[in-house]
Amino acid sequence: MSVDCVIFGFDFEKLKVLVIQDEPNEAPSKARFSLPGDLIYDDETLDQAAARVLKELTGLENIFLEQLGAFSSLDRLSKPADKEWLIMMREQPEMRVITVAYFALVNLNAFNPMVAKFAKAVSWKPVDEIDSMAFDHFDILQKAHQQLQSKLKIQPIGFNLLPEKFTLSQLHKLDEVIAGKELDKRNFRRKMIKLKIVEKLDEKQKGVPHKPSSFYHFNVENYQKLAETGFDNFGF
Amino acid sequence: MSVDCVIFGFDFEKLKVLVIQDEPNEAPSKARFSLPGDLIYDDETLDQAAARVLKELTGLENIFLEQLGAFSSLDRLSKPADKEWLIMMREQPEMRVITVAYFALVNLNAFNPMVAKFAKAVSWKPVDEIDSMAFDHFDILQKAHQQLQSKLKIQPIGFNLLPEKFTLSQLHKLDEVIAGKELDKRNFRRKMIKLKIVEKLDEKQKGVPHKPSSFYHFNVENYQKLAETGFDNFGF
DNA sequence: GCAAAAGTGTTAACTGTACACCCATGA
DNA sequence: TCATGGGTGTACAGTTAACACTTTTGC
Repeated sequence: MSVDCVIFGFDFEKLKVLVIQDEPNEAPSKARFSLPGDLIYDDETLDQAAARVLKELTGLENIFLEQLGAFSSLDRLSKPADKEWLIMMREQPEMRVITVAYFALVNLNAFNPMVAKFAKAVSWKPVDEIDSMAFDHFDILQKAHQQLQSKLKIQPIGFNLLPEKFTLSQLHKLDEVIAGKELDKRNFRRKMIKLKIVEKLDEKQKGVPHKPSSFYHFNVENYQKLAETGFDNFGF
Repeated sequence: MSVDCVIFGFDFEKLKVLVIQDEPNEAPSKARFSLPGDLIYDDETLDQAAARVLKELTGLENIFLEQLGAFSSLDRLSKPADKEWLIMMREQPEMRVITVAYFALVNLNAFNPMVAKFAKAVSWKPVDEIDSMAFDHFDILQKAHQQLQSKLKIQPIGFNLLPEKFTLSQLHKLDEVIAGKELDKRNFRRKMIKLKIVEKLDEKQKGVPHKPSSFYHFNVENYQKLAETGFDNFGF
């Protein structure tokens, strides 16, 4: 039994995910990527195990972290590279493994991933540039991506991916990237402001070669209120 | 590792769930109820294990069956009755168990539950009359109930709980029971008909002491089409 | 002054919601 | 003829969606 974490981040351009390159010395073209994860200890819950993996890797705690579901692939030995890795790393390489996947949303500007106990190269990869991963991790990533998309239609969870202060353009761009389509700028702003989940700060961008944007922050109180009633009027 | 199934049914009055009474000879007031489940075999996926439990218990296949998530309670020995049961039934009573829960929607009029290998009393109980269960099964039931409610806001999955032919009043009642609130009759009918997910049949109720209702059936084709676009205009 | 992104209003179409009465049947 | 649940239309309010120009800044 293991947990794997799909950790999403946003660099104001693309949606990214934290991946581990199993053999850091390989050429990147031949590299084999997997999701960070670990076996579950006997004395911890699944949520605790996922939070532990997240903390060991990023140093972050109290982050948006939600269970995605359990995955049971019966063909862990079907890819030669997977088989090799299992023989190297595990006492019982053929043993059946069921993994419980979590997905996390973090502000990727706030920290540098730590290699820590993983002894592997950790990096942010754009989600749309990944087309295969170790074991069933690609399936898990796709499911996590879908979940993120459909969740965003119901709840404005995007702010978990942004710094405390952000501009409406950044939020707008983020929602477009996740939704995978253009969203009308004026309608988007109107909606966020009407729902009162963002509040304007007395601070503007500096040093930008265009009209500086105001910074905003999330109003957690109003957000909670809306969360209770189910965000009936949210969605694009 | 085990799977547990929350099997919902609808008797045109209340939402019910299939439960197992662990000691059939106990007085019902002292009875201890649990969700049907089983350990997972080495050569099957989680989905297969859940489908097997459902089939063994009900004889039904190709039923709406969806994973709810993995649950890991650390305190399986905290209720005395649970402890007793584990000592009787399991070789390693103290062993950590993680369970993957599924929820299923069935037409409860279409079959009689089989006791089969469970050797326990199986029965339908109204969801709103259950306030405790064995292990963490009450938590699982509540989560399943929530999931059903929030899913119904997005997708008209209700028909899985009805016979092939049904009246719009039955569908209306079902959605009210799941949503837990009244839904305007005219608006409800309009919506279902406009979405074209139901089709009127040339058949009416007989022998009822009031104006007989037309039977309808689901149009699976239109339903699929809507499912692809995400049921943007569904919801109460 | 020019390039680049910020910021702002209006209109038309549609969707949601509230509401009350007649109809067909069995007893 | 009465009790029961089936079945229908309309009007108002709110929401969505489409669309283009002015503003502020650094260079």
